[in-house]
Amino acid sequence: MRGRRHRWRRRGCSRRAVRFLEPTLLLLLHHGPAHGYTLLERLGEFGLEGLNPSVVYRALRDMESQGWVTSTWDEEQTQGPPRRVYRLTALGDEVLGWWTRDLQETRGLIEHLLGVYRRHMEEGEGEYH
Amino acid sequence: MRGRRHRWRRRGCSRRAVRFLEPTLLLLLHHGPAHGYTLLERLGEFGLEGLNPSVVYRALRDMESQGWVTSTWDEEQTQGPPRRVYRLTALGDEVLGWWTRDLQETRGLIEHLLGVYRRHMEEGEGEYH
DNA sequence: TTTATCTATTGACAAATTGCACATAGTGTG
DNA sequence: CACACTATGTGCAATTTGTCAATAGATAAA
Repeated sequence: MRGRRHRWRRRGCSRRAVRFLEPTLLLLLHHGPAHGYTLLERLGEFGLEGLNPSVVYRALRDMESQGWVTSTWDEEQTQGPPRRVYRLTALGDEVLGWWTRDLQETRGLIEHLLGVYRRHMEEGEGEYH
Repeated sequence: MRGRRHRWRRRGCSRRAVRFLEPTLLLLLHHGPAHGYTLLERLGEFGLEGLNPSVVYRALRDMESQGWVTSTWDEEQTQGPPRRVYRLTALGDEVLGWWTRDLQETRGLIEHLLGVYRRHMEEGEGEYH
């Protein structure tokens, strides 16, 4: 039992974050092509701030190896090294569709859980109220 | 890139399931004490059917080591080996409260994601529509 | 009375995921 | 040149998850 759990709130970002990383990246790219760094910054709008950059870049590379996105080196010079531009593929668009259905299901599960909890509280059921 | 992803739908239950295992178990115990095996069976009501028993028992033991639940051997004889009865502790009750707040946040994130997606579709924004 | 079957729980190990620290690299600033 | 900032990538340790098999009692079938 060497320290399982009780650390998952301290180490890095919340576990929830990583779960939503992929669909969020797909959604951002659904809006239009973007650089990895830009995506990284925009994650905050979706409650995924503070993720370690490697996690995000790795996710992008993985998504590319799945054929959900493609990347090319950006031609334009900026203040820094060359950047990759990521672009959603038709497959990636499909995957995003699948993800939205999955998220709707997940939302349903959460509703159900919260609903049961609320009912416990209202009806004074069980032992802890 | 040795097989990262593209397998997470095939291996075992969905990744989502495990994420919700802990709060669901707490919620079930919030209703009243129960045996591990019973909990295992009731998980289906929360969309967590098909989980490997070891995963569930392990979660219970972990939760016990955190002090969220306690367990005792059931005195009554049944058709089988002795069973543990799990019982929510006051701490576990608090944790459940924390979890419900976390789930509400998560629900918010999902709403936001789905909302942005819907808007993309309606406004014909971006490239894939 | 051996064998199988169902209920329950646990242990050990393999496989996958995640976090972190650091490496690389170009550009601008003092 | 030293330093800071933008950008991306690598490697490995730590953690989590999945699977398989072991144990074990009771009961039914052969």
